[in-house]
Amino acid sequence: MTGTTDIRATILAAALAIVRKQGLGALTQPRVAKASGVSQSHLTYYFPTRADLVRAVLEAAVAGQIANLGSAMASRDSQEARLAGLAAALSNAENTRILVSIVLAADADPAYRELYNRLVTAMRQRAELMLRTGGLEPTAEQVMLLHALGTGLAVMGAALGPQTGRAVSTTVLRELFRLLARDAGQRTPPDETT
Amino acid sequence: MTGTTDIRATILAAALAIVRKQGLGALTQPRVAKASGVSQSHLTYYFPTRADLVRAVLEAAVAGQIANLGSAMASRDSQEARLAGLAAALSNAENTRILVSIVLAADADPAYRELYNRLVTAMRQRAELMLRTGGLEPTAEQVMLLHALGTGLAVMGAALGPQTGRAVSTTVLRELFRLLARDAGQRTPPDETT
DNA sequence: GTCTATAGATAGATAGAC
DNA sequence: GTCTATCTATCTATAGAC
Repeated sequence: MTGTTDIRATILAAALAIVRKQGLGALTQPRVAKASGVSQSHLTYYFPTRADLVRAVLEAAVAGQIANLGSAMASRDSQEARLAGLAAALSNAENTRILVSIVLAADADPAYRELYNRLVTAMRQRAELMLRTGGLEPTAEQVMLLHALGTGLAVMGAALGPQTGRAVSTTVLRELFRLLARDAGQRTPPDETT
Repeated sequence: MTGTTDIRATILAAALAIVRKQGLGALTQPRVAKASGVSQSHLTYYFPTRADLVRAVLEAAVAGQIANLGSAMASRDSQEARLAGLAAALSNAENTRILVSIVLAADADPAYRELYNRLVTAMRQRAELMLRTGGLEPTAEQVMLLHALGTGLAVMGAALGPQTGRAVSTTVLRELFRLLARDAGQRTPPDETT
């Protein structure tokens, strides 16, 4: 586990980059082999079948998404800044390709549902934290709502392109936060300090 | 345009069925040819390249989704019934495969964005109508919010499976409608008539 | 562990007869 | 319009040498 040059990790990184840039459909053995600098048969030495590779890549992808969630939108700043940060993160096409890849895998094979659930759980925790940082005391339903909305905005952003996607995300998220704040009985100051 | 046996339509129907059941990745010329009962080369007579076929299928798919939106959730009934109808529609994996296919196409080739936009526009009109039927006077932002949420719930449903997907959709939609009703200043009676 | 070579399957596309 | 046949490219997987 320690002495090896960790070719396995190199392969996984190359494979992950391919999925992030071109989606799950582009994940083929020849491409990954070339990108990681090993022969194709060597790749199958580490990942005997394509399914093994896909599984390992998506596992790594989920772990990566979860780990990177923290840095994406560091907590303090204004509410408006947090909202913009979230909108920007949701407009990241590469992250969305990972998300969609997992959805495709889970749709084609229910064995991947558990993996998707892992991601959902982490995302919801993140969503809850964000709402709390904004001074709210969200219910479980509201956390699920924000998470589902984020999923939709991310997918839309992939189809609309970053500019339009970001605009839609910002508008929609602002409206949700307004509704949540109003429900909580706490007026959100319209931030007219500029 | 009139005298032909409309093999073209037969081919498109078969191709659409494949996308609905197995996703865009399963849309291959041999499969479509077999399913529609024509030879593969005959298929290419109507659709010279695979790109032509994909384009035609997605165009037809969007037209179909838009046309079927009306029947999916006919307006009157209780608010709770409308909500359940929407949740059920969002949990239809086949519809979601169409949606995801268009997103994948638009992500890979911006030329498909216009097609996606057509779908979004129709869905938003439907969303607005539903909110109005529920007695609300939604703003454009609120319509966008409901649409984006529906997109996210549909995608989640594809990954989670119909049972879980439907449960999540119902819970989340109920919460959004509650927030919207509260914002509008009109209490929604909890429907305790049963 | 790492490679070359290749088998076997499937996909996209074209040629050409009818 | 419709077909058979085929070419080429690409992919998954395996065999076997080093």
